[in-house]
Amino acid sequence: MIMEKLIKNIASHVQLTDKEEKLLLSKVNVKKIKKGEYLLRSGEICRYQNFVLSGCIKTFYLERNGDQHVVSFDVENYWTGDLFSFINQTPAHFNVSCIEDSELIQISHDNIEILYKEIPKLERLFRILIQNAYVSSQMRVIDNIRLTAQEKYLKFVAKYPTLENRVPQYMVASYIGITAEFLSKIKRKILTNS
Amino acid sequence: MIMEKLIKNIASHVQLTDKEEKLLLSKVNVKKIKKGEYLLRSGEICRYQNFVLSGCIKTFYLERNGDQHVVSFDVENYWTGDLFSFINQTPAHFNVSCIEDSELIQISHDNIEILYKEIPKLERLFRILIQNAYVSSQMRVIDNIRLTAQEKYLKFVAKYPTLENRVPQYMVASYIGITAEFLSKIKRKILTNS
DNA sequence: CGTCTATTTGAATGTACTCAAAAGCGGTGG
DNA sequence: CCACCGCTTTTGAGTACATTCAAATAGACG
Repeated sequence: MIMEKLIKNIASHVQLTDKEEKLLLSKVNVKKIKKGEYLLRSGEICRYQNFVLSGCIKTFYLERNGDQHVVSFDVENYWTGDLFSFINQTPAHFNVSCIEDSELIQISHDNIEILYKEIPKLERLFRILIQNAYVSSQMRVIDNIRLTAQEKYLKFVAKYPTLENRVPQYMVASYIGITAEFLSKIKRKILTNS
Repeated sequence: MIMEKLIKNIASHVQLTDKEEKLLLSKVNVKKIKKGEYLLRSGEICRYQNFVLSGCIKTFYLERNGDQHVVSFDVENYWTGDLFSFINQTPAHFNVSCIEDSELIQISHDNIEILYKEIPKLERLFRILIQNAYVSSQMRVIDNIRLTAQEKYLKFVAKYPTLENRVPQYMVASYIGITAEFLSKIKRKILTNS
């Protein structure tokens, strides 16, 4: 059944009773979204937290001049959305758009508050999820500072081996914080030197 | 009383009953630490989560060649420690040391698990704290990519106006990810051009 | 097949780094 | 109170890594 992945993902962090599981499932809904469509634009309020069943979602910061900086790529089994906007129901800083046809499970802000009350364990679940995200983000800060562009690229490929072939290169470049042209040169250099 | 700051900090996020407050206070202890001393070295397991009452603590990543990359400066009212190591009781990636004589409130890993059980609201508290930390970390990733060194410096000063005069410049440089020499040049440029 | 977008390439440029040396600054002891 | 020591900050010259811009090439999709 379609909720299987969500249940399994949750079960790896906290144990829910059957009753709790049912309650949870009664408070979520499935959404399909096509490549190119937006889940959220900066300035809007993020109404849903999304669990990715399939496809790929990118979260990015948009500069006034149109430049994009990719914050994250979220694929199967990842959560996505502008967390700060979602929690505080304030205007989002980030944009969230769909780079492959995708299928999501959504939890609305209202429902998540209800769920937190009814199932305190979910508070723990989200603490753990955010904790993990926080720790990688901290590491990303440090890596951005200490690694060269080539090292960042190699680390990206090592960490997300499948993404490399799913995501256009200029987006990968944006994620690691270099220009698309320079990434192209890096790849050539890696190929010729090895 | 010495715990006042902690209680106040917590109260701004969740409401504790008197009984819960007492329980919490019975599970923490105060620690004084002198400038230059370490709270944690990478490879060790982080036993405590620390709330800073006074002083200043830095968390940093140490390279094999001895280079340091400052992850955070934590002053009064901040929490500090290697979160991932603390949560999972695994070897730490970061070092935590004291850059001013400081006073901390510590919660041990064992005690925090007890506290989570007894006072589920604390789960919420830490979720919120980590959430906030995560959101700033995400923004820091983006800012590191999109801003020039000078912009990063100005943003640092705007965000932490008091730190500028408490922390040696080479550590500020490390935090924003540039060399101490270059930060010196930036400051001169700012002074002469304005 | 043609159009639109993504990638590659090269030349010129710029931002930030490295290295080495000098200057500044705070503390300590004679 | 001065002199010296260690550490931090400043300065400059040379260099390197990555960007910008423009043009050519390759790929994807209707």
